Amino acid sequence: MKQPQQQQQQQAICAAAATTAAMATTAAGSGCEGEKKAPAINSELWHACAGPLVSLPPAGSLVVYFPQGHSEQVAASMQKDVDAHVPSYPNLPSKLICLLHNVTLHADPETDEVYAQMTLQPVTSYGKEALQLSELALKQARPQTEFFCKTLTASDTSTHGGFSVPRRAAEKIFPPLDFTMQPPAQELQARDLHDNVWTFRHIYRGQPKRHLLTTGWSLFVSGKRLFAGDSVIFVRDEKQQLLLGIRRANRQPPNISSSVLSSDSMHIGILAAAAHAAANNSPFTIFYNPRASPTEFVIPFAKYQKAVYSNQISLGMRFRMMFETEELGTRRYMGTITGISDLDPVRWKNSQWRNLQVGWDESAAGERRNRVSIWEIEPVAAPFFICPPPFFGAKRPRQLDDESSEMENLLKRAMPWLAELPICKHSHAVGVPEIIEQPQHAKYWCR
Amino acid sequence: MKQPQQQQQQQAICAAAATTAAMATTAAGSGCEGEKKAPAINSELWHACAGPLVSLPPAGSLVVYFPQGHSEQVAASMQKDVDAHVPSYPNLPSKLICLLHNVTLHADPETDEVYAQMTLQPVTSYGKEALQLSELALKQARPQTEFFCKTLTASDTSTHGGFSVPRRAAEKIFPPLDFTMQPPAQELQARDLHDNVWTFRHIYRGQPKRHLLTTGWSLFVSGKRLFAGDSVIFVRDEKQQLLLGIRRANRQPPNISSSVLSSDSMHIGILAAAAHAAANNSPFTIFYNPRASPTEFVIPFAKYQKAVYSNQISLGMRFRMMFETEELGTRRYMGTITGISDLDPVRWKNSQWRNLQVGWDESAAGERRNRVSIWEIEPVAAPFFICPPPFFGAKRPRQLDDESSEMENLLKRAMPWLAELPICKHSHAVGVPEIIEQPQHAKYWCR
DNA sequence: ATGTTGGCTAGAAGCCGACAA
DNA sequence: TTGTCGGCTTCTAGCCAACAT
Repeated sequence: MKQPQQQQQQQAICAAAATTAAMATTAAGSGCEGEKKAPAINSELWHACAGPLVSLPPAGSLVVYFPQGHSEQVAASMQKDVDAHVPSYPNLPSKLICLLHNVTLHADPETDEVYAQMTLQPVTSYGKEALQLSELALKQARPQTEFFCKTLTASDTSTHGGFSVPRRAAEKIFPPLDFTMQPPAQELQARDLHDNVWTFRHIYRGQPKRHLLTTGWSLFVSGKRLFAGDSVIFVRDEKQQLLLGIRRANRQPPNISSSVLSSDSMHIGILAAAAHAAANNSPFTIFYNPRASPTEFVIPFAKYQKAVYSNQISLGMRFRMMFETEELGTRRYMGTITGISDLDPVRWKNSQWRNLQVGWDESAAGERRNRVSIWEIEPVAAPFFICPPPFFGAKRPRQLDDESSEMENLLKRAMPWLAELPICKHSHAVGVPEIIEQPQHAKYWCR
Repeated sequence: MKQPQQQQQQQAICAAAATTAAMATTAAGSGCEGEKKAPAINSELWHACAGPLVSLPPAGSLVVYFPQGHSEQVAASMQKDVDAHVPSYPNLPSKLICLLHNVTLHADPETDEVYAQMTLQPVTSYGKEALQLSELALKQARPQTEFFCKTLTASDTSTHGGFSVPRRAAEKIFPPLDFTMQPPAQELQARDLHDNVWTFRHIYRGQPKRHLLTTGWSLFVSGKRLFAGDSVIFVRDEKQQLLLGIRRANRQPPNISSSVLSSDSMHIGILAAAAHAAANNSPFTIFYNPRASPTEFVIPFAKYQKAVYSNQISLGMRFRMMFETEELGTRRYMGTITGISDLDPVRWKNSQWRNLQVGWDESAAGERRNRVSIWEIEPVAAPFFICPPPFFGAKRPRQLDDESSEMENLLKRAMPWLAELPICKHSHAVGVPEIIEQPQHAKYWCR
């Protein structure tokens, strides 16, 4: 009920200090230092908001950094392609092997947009631990969090009423109601990425009965400026505490223009910073914005290495690739390699960044990228037992996506040796419980 | 009444196109091109919002660009000083003589923050026209606009009521009311920087009588997210149309962090872009944000030249300098040069950027910068007739600031030869009407 | 001259089950 | 199972002059 007030006040206090500091000579922002340092963002919530495909390499591990991908993130943020004015940096290789010194999670205070800050240092040799850490990142499945995600309807966001909670979601995530009450109701408290607490009345009523969030809900909607089509994510953490995140629909251009830096300067800044770091083996800092960036551009070294040395790439080769569904699920699409060529033959010759041209089996081709990198795909020319037919999932199309990661864990517990075969780790087979009892069926799955 | 709706819809339409485009391969933002191009921002309103001290050199003119100042703008925006990681660019001089190809005015669609985009091209020789244009910029006083600026009170921004219009402001700017009505009232329409029209009920009522904006006002306050301490600016243009701008109080760090680019990369981007342009005499693009930037860093060449060649700088020298007051007025403060030294002796040796250390006569010294550049100050060792005593304005302290530019024009019409002495152009004398009839009084003004 | 407050009222916000889909 | 709607209630937004500075 009182959240916005509290936020207002904090801002006002900070403002007074900043006004004085801004007029002072060179001290840049010393006034608000205390307020500024982020309150250690909850990792589970951050990842829930970032999406199921986003995984950050652990600090201390060895990674591969692709300036091209970084540049694409800027281009996507600015809604502007790389301009001819941007010089090429011939001394900057298309990939840098780096030690990842530091990873910190962030969320934009205005929009709740999640992003990560990484400190990278180019290296020419590396310790065994760093390499092992990067392998660890591959094998170690993120401990699955209990959460639900719902895309807001017109009714959810209108001022006419509250939020209709999907039945399964309420039962899975919220504390159980006391059904002896008439009607059953309780007060829920949930923390957002900035550690603000939002309070809701959770009630089970109506005919037929349903779970609703009423009092407090509209303050959240207006406070976060949510609209129909945006999504909310409720997470229950290990301490049974509720966390609350948002994901905005892919509407408006994120930062239509920056008012600080031209997009040319941004591109140059990225390239020059990387080139300078590469030349001196000195650390540099980047931001990775998983929702703005089309593709991850800091890859665990082990993932890169295994993809490059294990995957035999050839024209016409079939592969699978993971995509995110609505409601934070994952699913795979089948595709075929139709070409191998440089994405930008002028600036980035012989780069492995998205050098595979691909076509997709399912028709809505315009929706998927027509260029990918080798570490993004899973070849289907894998051991026979792991190779289902392309439309295997048709029998139960609705549930397949949501349960895939759950099933993946199940599978791994049943067949731990699978984890040793990263090529196959993401196979469709994980959606198929029968494989565990009847692996001999596998022979029917390949053609 | 309906403004927010209309904006919502436009956003939604744009969103649908952007979603498709974003998924497409390389086309960055082709979907929204139509919507994106700004609707030619009104120059009078832009300047009113930018403040009385901001003047943009005209396109085609010769300017001096200072990378240090540009860097300071980024530092101020990011609330972060230049880091040691940022390499120095020994080949980038501390100032670049440039041709200013293009100046476009912008306003942030979210915050209405004003900024300008400039395309600069370093030159080694220049035509006479470009030089003359830069001189023109000095002499040509901006045609004074009729406006008023009011800092919002708690009552103005509360939901309890409307906006209390200062009597003089209403009489000067708004169309006259029909006082035969009981009560006198009318509907006002005003356009903001994005050409959105806001409608207000203007009524003259109460005991004692006063001007108020009622219906429509709270929509404006919430739509622009204004708080007590922020200011509104009403401008009446030549066509008697009302324009409406805002100025936020100097509270929160503007962009506390960018989520796209580290501040290091931004600094590097600026320097590398300038260095690349300087090396190739190729054009580059910068953003100038007058509210975020402590100091202008693109200076008309003529202004720079005259300051450097006319002003005899010495330790202990007395000078005046313009500052902005609240409510968009100007006033001068007296100061003394206390030192001459490089601001950053490592990165920018022998730079003229803010190489003068200064002290200020009036006590609240912390509020004013302790380093300035030579083109920002007016030496008081000027021709005698233009040198009033420091506290001359005491006789009419309240009106002095508001009317200074008006009086300046008056003065110039009376004594056009004054315009040929840019050193003295900003003298306090302009606030003194008596000079026109009785210039012989000048002898009393110097000590 | 103008900022703030109490009183009043119209209209929006918001809780409820009905009724689809 | 859950999205939207009409009905009803509550409370805030917002107009007014009184009063204070």
